[in-house]
Amino acid sequence: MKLDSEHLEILAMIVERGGLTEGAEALGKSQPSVSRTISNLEKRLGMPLFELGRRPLQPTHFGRALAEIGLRIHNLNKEAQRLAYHFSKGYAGHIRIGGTPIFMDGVISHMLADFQERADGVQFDQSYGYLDSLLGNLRNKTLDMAILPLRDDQTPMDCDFRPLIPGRNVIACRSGHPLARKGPITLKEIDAYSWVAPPANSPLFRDLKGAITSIGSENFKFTFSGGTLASIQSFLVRTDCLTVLPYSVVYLMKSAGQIVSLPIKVSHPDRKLGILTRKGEDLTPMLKTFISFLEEQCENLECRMARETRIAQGRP
Amino acid sequence: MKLDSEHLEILAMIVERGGLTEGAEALGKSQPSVSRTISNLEKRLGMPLFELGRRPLQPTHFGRALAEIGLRIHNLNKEAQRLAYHFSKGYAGHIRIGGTPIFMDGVISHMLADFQERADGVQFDQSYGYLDSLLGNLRNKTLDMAILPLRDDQTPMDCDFRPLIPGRNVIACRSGHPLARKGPITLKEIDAYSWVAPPANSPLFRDLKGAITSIGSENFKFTFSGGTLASIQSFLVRTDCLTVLPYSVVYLMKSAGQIVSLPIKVSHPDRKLGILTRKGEDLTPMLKTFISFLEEQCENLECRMARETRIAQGRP
DNA sequence: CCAACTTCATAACAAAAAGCGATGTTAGGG
DNA sequence: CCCTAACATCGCTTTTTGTTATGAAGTTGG
Repeated sequence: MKLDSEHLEILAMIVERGGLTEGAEALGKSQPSVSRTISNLEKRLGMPLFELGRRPLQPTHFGRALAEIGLRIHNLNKEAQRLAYHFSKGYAGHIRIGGTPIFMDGVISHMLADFQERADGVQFDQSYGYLDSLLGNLRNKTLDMAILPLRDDQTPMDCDFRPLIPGRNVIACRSGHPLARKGPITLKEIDAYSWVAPPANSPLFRDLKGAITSIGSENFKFTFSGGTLASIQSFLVRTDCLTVLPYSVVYLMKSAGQIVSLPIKVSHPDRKLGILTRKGEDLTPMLKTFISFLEEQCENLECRMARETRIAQGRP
Repeated sequence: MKLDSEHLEILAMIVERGGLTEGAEALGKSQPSVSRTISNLEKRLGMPLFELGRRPLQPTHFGRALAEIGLRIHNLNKEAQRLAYHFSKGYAGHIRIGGTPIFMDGVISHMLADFQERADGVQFDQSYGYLDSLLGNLRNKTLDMAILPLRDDQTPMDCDFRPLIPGRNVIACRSGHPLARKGPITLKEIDAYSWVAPPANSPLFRDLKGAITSIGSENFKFTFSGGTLASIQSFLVRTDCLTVLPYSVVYLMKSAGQIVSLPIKVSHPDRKLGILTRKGEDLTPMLKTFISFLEEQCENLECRMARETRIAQGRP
């Protein structure tokens, strides 16, 4: 015999409040309404839920036992309400985010951590990939958003692109590196060192090649390639190798004091790091708040980087 | 915004069964019914619960999260159904039982333990008392049943009395007692020992006096009185005192091998041990099954006692 | 790529449930 | 004994739920 969960909740409220009238009040219903509900429930169960002939309605043992279950149901219902509220306000939700490895590891992961503190109901599914795979996953809806470098004219028709940070690259090395303490650096000095490269199919790898040629060097000795940011960093601090990384990544790594950027101008790719989402689909509230959080954080980061640059160039 | 718990249950079933149609089937409802329910729920929440444009209806993360809560509600609802079923069938319930101490300790407590195995959802509140207090507690509904010795004509108007066992008393002593190994016992021999008595306000105490005078003795030396069955028993096994106890109590104590009854006829009170309940009130199913269990057990006990008596008298 | 099939959404209507105010009934308290 | 608070009942309206019939959209297998 199926019981209506709502009836059990009503029973629970009556028992908890110690009376039918108070219970009805707490439920926002009229007294006759809950009276009949209880009456019907008793009829259906074939057993009294309340002692009859007692004015401050007193539950039977059976009624009390059912009311306990009803209370638990009521609490779960309230939990569901909270959940719905959090989801609707963007305090909770699920985000499947994919992006290019270096930038995800070097910049976005920090922001994920910060965002977690603000919206503790969020759950991230992170994955890595380059344009093609990210776009594919966006389209087949296994990804909610992608973070990658993109030229404005590269934006696919069915997607929206929100730029976060310009794609400015720098040459990076360990902080004790012989080149790090010098002022101007000559091409010949740089040619003396070999390079650490990201995976060969990454855009950053093409950037690396462009950057090296842009400063006139043609030395392409790769001592190490194919690693993630963590292994690149570990390798750099233990050798005198150089590498090319987004300035934002190096900037955030600087605080650890192991990696620095060299004061050499290199060619910048005409791409911007940004967020790619499916077009014409209303984002979940969670996704909206997260995206605006990222935009805010990146703007802040860019501001700090600009100040740092001015200082380095002697222009306070 | 209040959610309907039943809607959450429906959502849970759809997610669990992997489709709206199967979910509707499992719920015993038509497919359009649950379809509209979900549709309304989504409208109310302002967020989709299922990915649109997917034929085997696939829940969103939000839908899945709500469904989990719905499933827990559904399980609680089923638990409530089980509870109601158990109560209605007498497999579960609460029994407030009061009775005269010696009989409760010596006979009923054994049966409570046995009953517990048969109906594991039962919960006993046991208390002690004599006629007046038991009757009072029955009337003000702090007691569901009382167990006590009563004359048929003593039954109060507003109560029902169900006899369980005739009130037959015997003289009891420790098994190694000098009188225990003899055949016929003379009055003079009995007079040599002093007595252990139950509380002075108990009916058993009056029985004791009656029994002693019935065998002609006028020796009323009370070495010990006022204790419960446990202390009477402890006292008896360590002394040569005698006492008067209901035969049923002694019979059940015999199996431990420390207490025996003496083969002397004593006067029997014209009362029967039985169950007193409020009249004109339909007993809970639990109480009904328990009472019939007690009746069955006592009949069985009486039968065993009768056989024992025949054997003791040499009539197999 | 096109049937054929499944699966879900919608419409229209009937039935049940839940809501309410007015009012009757009863237990508890001076 | 009467009064009051608490609950039950009645009559009515509104809302919800359920059903069948039917249409639309996604899936599948060739």
